[in-house]
Amino acid sequence: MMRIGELAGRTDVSVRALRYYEEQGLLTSERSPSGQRHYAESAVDRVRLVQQLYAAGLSSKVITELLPCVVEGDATPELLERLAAERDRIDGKVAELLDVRSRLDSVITGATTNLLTGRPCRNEAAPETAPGD
Amino acid sequence: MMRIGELAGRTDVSVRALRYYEEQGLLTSERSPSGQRHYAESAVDRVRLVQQLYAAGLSSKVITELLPCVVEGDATPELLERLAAERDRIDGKVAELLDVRSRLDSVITGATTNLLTGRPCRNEAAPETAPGD
DNA sequence: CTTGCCCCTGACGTCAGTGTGAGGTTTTAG
DNA sequence: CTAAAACCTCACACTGACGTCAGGGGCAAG
Repeated sequence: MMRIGELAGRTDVSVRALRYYEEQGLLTSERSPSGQRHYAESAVDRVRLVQQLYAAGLSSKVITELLPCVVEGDATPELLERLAAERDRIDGKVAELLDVRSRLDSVITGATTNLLTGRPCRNEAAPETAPGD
Repeated sequence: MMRIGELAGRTDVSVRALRYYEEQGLLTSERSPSGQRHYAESAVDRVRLVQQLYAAGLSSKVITELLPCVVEGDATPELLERLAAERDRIDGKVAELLDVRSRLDSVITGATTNLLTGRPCRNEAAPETAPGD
């Protein structure tokens, strides 16, 4: 049974954040008689899962609703729809990210080529007859 | 030369957001003598680009720094590093998203199977001898 | 000239996730 | 036993990307 500081250290999540997760119902703890939080090993995974869901853009409210069934591996048809919706949202996000990624990448490739071919940064001496603007 | 309302309509971005973008240096406008903003056609693309970068998790500050070179297709070596760093960050994010996605997906598949095989939601009558907890 | 719609500039509100400090208790190390 | 470190509960502060309201102008139509 670890205390909150250890859990924080292991998960790289601040103590404050852990308490916040509990407040939001995303994480539970047993309390010692004196009121200190104690966590089982499984809490480490739980926190990581929560972080992942956060990173995926789910709000704490949505996570609260979906977490039980993600953990239990069980769901009502209603929850299934929500899960599927989130999955689709994530798919969309991935596509968007890949799009930007390729855009950035082509800029990088282009600019690198410019640098390698000895052309310095154009914005230093560009005349006003820029064709693209 | 369209005004801000039209640009908002075309880009599906609120008028407020457009003014905010300008405030952040992400979008420029010419002003009529009376102070009203006027935009060229190119502003539509610009706004879309900004939206994409926002969606990719870049802050307005970072976008401000990178936008010129993304638009001009040119960059200093320093900026190139930043671009590459952002690209890598995006790659990481994509990986993370795919990870969560697969996790959700397996939950969905599993729960669907449960439903199809007639097993109702376990949380209704689960005894305390749950093996996974 | 007035009605109506779009525009302007502040400036405060919101929401999430967390930082931070006050003021107090508990646990641990020596 | 005592001091330090870790913990507790409020509770206010902050950032970002806007929403929203207040109070005031610009401009075409009737």
